[in-house]
Amino acid sequence: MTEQIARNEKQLGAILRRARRQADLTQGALGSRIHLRQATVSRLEAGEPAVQLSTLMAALSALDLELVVRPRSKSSATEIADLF
Amino acid sequence: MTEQIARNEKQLGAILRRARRQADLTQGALGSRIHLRQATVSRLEAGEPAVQLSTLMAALSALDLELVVRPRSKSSATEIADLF
DNA sequence: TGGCAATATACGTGATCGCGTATAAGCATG
DNA sequence: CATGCTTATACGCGATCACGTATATTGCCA
Repeated sequence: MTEQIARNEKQLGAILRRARRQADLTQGALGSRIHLRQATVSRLEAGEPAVQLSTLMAALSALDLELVVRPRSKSSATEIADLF
Repeated sequence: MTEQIARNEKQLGAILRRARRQADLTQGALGSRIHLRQATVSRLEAGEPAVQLSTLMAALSALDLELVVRPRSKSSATEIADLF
């Protein structure tokens, strides 16, 4: 299961939340590792669209995760449309 | 080669630029698909850390790409350190 | 059920977003 | 070269970031 797909911010947030819990960290603990407030981690995990890229990358880094970009696999409905 | 790893904003930007060119799109063309200005696409591809997550996801979507989050493979040097 | 840790949300602040618009700098191809 | 297309950068603007700090809400387990 160690490979999770994210096509929007919410999915990404959910993945991060799972990973953080698996690492047995609180939002505060993760935040202090990467110099971000607990509140900011909360927003990231909530999937708010306007969080900054640096916030995401820092969290990934602290959780020892990496990002892979690849062509969409099966294209399961809801394309660009559901972004608006 | 259809699977590229990004551990920071710059790598991510570079991947997006390659993908866009491969799709034979200009920044302006991509931007208009996702309702973002050419200048914003430029910042994204430049790897500026403060662009928003929504900008990234929209671009991925328009390029028919998806994001995969997974444990870091080989851990090739430069960890959290190079974020600061 | 009570109490504590964890998470979500709030306020004011300075910085920076993406916007529209515009232009400068880079590049190719003729 | 020169011309046109592409990309980078600039201005002012309203919105929203992450910040520090603080509190409300939630969840869990004794």
